[in-house]
Amino acid sequence: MAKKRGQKYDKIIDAAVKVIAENGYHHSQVSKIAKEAGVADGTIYLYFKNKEDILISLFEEKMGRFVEKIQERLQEESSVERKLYILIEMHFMQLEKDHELAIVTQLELRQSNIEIRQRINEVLKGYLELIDTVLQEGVEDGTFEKELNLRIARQLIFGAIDEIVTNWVMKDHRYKLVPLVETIHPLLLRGLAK
Amino acid sequence: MAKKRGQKYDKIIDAAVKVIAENGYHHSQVSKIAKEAGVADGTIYLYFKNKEDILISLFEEKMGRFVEKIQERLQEESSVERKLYILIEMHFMQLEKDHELAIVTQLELRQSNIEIRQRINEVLKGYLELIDTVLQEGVEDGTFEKELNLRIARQLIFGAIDEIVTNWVMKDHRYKLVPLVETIHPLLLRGLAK
Amino acid sequence: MAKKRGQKYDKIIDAAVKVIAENGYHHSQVSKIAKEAGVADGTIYLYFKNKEDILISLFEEKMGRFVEKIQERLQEESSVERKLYILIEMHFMQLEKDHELAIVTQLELRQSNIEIRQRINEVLKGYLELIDTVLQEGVEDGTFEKELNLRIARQLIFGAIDEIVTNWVMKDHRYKLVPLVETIHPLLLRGLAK
Amino acid sequence: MAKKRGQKYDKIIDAAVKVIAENGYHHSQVSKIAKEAGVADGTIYLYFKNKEDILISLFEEKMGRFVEKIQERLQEESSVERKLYILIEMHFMQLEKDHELAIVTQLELRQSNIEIRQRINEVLKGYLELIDTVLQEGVEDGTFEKELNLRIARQLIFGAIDEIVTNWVMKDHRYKLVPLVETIHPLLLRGLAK
DNA sequence: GATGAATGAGAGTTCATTCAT
DNA sequence: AATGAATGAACTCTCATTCAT
Repeated sequence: MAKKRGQKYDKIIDAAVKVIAENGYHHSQVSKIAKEAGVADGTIYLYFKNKEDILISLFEEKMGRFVEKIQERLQEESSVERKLYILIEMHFMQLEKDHELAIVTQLELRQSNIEIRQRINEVLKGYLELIDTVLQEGVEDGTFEKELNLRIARQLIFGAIDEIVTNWVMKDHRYKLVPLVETIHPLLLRGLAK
Repeated sequence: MAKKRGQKYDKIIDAAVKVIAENGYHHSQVSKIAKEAGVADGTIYLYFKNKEDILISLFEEKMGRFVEKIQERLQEESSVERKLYILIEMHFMQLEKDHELAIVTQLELRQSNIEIRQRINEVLKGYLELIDTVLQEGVEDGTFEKELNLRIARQLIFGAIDEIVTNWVMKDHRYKLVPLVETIHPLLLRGLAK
Repeated sequence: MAKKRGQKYDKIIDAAVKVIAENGYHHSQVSKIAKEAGVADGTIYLYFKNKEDILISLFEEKMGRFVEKIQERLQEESSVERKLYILIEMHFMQLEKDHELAIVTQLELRQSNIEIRQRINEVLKGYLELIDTVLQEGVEDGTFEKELNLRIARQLIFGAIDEIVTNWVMKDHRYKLVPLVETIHPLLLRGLAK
Repeated sequence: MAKKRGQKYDKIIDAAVKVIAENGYHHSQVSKIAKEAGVADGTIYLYFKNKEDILISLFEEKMGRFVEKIQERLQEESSVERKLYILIEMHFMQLEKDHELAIVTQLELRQSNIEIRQRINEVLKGYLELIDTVLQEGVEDGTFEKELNLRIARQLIFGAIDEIVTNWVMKDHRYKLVPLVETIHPLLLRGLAK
């Protein structure tokens, strides 16, 4: 049971994203996901322990790669200002290129119960640590204040980015997300004041 | 039916906050709320159209007053910098003085389905407009950039504050929230960069 | 929940006996029992904790009265030999007058899982103690051997009576059960040997 | 298909006994039996028509030999009294030397549905006929009453022995079973009365 | 107004059996 | 002969809402 990876494993994950994006979290029955994946209901349980496990795996798979990619890309940059820029840009890019995934992560998965959300937070930790690394580097090289409160700054950045993406999703992706990096990056960097 | 106000109306709202804070959104059945409020299950439906209506009304009642209070207080201040400070401080204060309400608004109510959350967003609009007013004033008096993107700036501020509160709730209110205004306010105002 | 007694409580118990007797233990869904009782599926759960609870309550109700009745009747007799006769006769009578109940207790309920059967054994203890009382009395007044092994004698009597009833049920009640008391009573009393 | 005998055939039967004894009837899935037998799930169906067939075959194999052995042994005895003694003693011995089999035949297999139990009864007929033979012989040689009701006497004997074994199994084989023959044999022979 | 007993739709999961390899 | 991945039917229980009293 639960052989992670495999053709069907991926099929089921992708079906789950599609079904949840289209029907909403609470109307996404296992049988609907199975049908979309082109497998029998029971087959789901050869690859996942239960329904929760699908959702958590979905997040781990998709967001795990998400964090990895950003991390790799950040290493190519040297200045902290650019790193922050790239971090935001890639965050926006990844979600803009997969509207269904954006709906699932920004809206639907947040309706799940607390256990699932705690597991999701575990995955997010990797992302938050990425932010921390950038901040720390900025403090060390003098780009940021020596007394910068890392935890609060991290929450500020994540909260702002996340809110912007959520608004974009709730407005049905009616505008381009990536260009907003030009607006939010200087705001985070220099603040609101002139 | 649904006569807003009345002794029982308030009792039910308060019972809902308590029950949801203690049991979590998904374990807060109507019957549990009725029991906590000291009324019969059926009585709930004399004051609320359905369960959704309780949650939305709860948010409207509690956050409506929340916004009003901030608004009143803001008028006493003249500088835009101070207004932003007060806005954050009062936001933190209101939630810190009612832990149960904080749990409900930051964690539990977000598990509700999209329809409810859209209604909740309606209520939040009042708050967001408050932010907008401050921002606009800042642009006009030259405190903020002339080209400041209002919408993005508003999302930045709200996202940051909200994320900080949510983290505080998820850490079981183990530290003081209000003092964080001293950290977040300058960050929002001046940005991360030196 | 689980208010023992009440018009519907009895209706559901009786419906369960009928449905199980007619369809067999494994084809007696809660919905079938509810339909037979003329109530909604959910109503079952106002009176019983779960399906198991129906079966256990069924046994307790029916067999509880069964034991009580025999006990009362035994007090009217003075000789131990008569008491044994009456015990068997009433056992046979009670089951012969309710064929459906006989099917349920002799065949269907024995297919239930071990937890239920252990609860059933608890109820049976009352009956076995009744046998013990008669045996003890017989030992004391000299009707039975002074060295009579009570436990084994009790198992002998119960096993024999139970097997005879089960055979009668499996033969579709095609013959009269009560008259068999004339055959089994002397066998138990005097043994097989001349 | 279903070629009775063969190395794997026996392996599967033995695995079934072990798995059922350890996990209980309702937790003994075909896949568990296959695993214990060291074969693939599908292989089971090369030797048995379906799951029912395993259980019935199990009973036939084990109890078939059981009856044969008793029959052979009985021919060595001449007196009817001794034959009855040997019958009970061997019944107890066979089950006492294989605790797992005893659990399966006395407790677990009785949870199967009526069709299986009727097939089991078919197998038991051979045993009951053995009892009948002894009884008949006893009637003919004057050891037992001329008017002895064979059917009832047979049920009495079988019911008593079976109940004693079942009690022994349910008490986790905490006492010796075979010595009880000394107690039950005279009771059956001479009855309870002095 | 207030009650609370009754309703009934809805979904996750197991497992005996099959069949392509 | 042997495998084991895949199948899909089947059922208990919860809980928002109603309505007779």
